[in-house]
Amino acid sequence: MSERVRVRFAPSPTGPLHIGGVRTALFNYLFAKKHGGDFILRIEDTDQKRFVEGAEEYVINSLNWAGIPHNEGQGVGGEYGPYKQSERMHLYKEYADYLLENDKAYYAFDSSEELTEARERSQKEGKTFAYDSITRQYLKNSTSLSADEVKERIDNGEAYVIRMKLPRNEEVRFYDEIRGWVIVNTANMDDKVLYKSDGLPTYHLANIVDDHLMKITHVIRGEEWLPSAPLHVLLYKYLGWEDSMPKFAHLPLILKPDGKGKLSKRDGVKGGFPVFPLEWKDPASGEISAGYREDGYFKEAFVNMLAFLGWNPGTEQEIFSLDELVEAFSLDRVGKSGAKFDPVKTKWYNEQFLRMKSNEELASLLKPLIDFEVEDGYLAQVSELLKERAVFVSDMTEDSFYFEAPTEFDEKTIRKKWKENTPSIIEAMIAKFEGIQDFSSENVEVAFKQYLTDNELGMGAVLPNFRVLVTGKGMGPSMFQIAAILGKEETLNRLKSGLQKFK
RNA sequence: GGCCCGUUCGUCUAUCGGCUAGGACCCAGGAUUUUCAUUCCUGUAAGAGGGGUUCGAUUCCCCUACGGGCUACCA
Repeated sequence: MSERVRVRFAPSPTGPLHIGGVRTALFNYLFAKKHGGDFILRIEDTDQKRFVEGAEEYVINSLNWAGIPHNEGQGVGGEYGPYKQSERMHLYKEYADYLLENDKAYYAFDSSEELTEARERSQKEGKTFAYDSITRQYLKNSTSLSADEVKERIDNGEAYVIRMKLPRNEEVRFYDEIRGWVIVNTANMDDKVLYKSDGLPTYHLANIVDDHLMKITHVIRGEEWLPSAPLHVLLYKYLGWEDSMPKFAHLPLILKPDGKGKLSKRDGVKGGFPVFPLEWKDPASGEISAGYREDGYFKEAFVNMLAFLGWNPGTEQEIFSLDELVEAFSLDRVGKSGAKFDPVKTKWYNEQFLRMKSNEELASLLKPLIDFEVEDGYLAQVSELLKERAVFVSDMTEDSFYFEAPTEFDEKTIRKKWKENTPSIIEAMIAKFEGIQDFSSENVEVAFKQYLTDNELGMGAVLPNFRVLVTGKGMGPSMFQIAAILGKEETLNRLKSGLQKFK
């Protein structure tokens, strides 16, 4: 019997979650659902200096909006709580002590200033400073100091950190579900701080302890964590949890659309696209960052787009519902290389989803955006006409002629098409339309074309004028459909009053 | 600088040793349309470079180049 899949998304509340984070959450969600497992949200707030008000709520709201809610964790509870590290602080110390007792960790008394100084000194010599198996011999810690002195310093209340004690030269290897075997030698790693002098654990310790306690089976996170994965593997080993160590999968990064580097907030303002799922107002500066939701993107399009950043189904299908993504998802179809973000393709996804919506649904989305009182049925008809030419629902509000008679008329059309005999043609047209009982687009079209052939007129001479009188525009959807939607009375009224203007 | 990861059309990607290198976005052209859009068709465009291994390498190995990540008492 295989154990139940449990994955977690563990952001740190240091600001709004950006789309890279949402993608990580999405892949965790898809993986969990695919295997009938749990998707847990844990808040990693061990660094109180970087805490940002509202960030935690933002994460939860984002997941909910995207339709990928966690079924356990912060905000929803569960058996393994609490799910916020600041509320779990009492848990971590015993593991640090265990490491200390087993000679896998040690106390260090060096101040940040001393370490900074050491780094600068090394840099001048063209070397990189690392607190490791060699340098710790010369620094102030429990491996270099006598037991008495260590005890004295601690008893005196001197500030200290607890560092992990790495072996001098040992190969650490682990299998990454996406990248295969990754091998690093401890000679290239350093003695990471496990416990800070403020008495709080660092990410490294808290993360491993929590993943273990919460019975996490797969750690799916961004590639930026790959370098510290060996350290985590070692921690599992030293804590005696090797057998239940989760599997690792490091996702490729989302890169800037142009140029190089990780996608950042700046790229969004520069390229005119959101990098956050939801609009975010920075509590300190008051600065507002655009969000996909507020910019009019459908969550389905947003999720579909994110899924295809670094993953693909191996088929030619590109449009997926969330359920289909769950069904199709697998870690071995996740790519290894970073993906440049493409805001143009994101719009394309939105366009696709907009077209799949029913006229009724579009009507209900359109309703709050317009200033006119109209019936839902009427809006649905308008939606039918506009959905093929819109990317966002808001694009459908641009033409107001569906709701009120035009007050301005396209000059170019008037100039080029309005001829001496036009008024008489339109008048005859009106008369022809008066006779239509059922003012359907088909009937209007038949009547219109009938009139043209009877009078040996071409479409191009009459239709643009028909259009401009009724809509004010020089181009747009089928005039027969527009006329049918507006109805006989409104169409004729517009024709008549338009005629007065240009007679 | 050191360590790690990566490298197929401009972009996202398919290919798990047999390729005339496929799809999508974008762009261009054509057809349809009163017009715009849609739709349909067509086109442009790729395996970083060099060595191996092999009957055969985009696919496997090595080197170089390039890109990225990490290098905090941040996550």
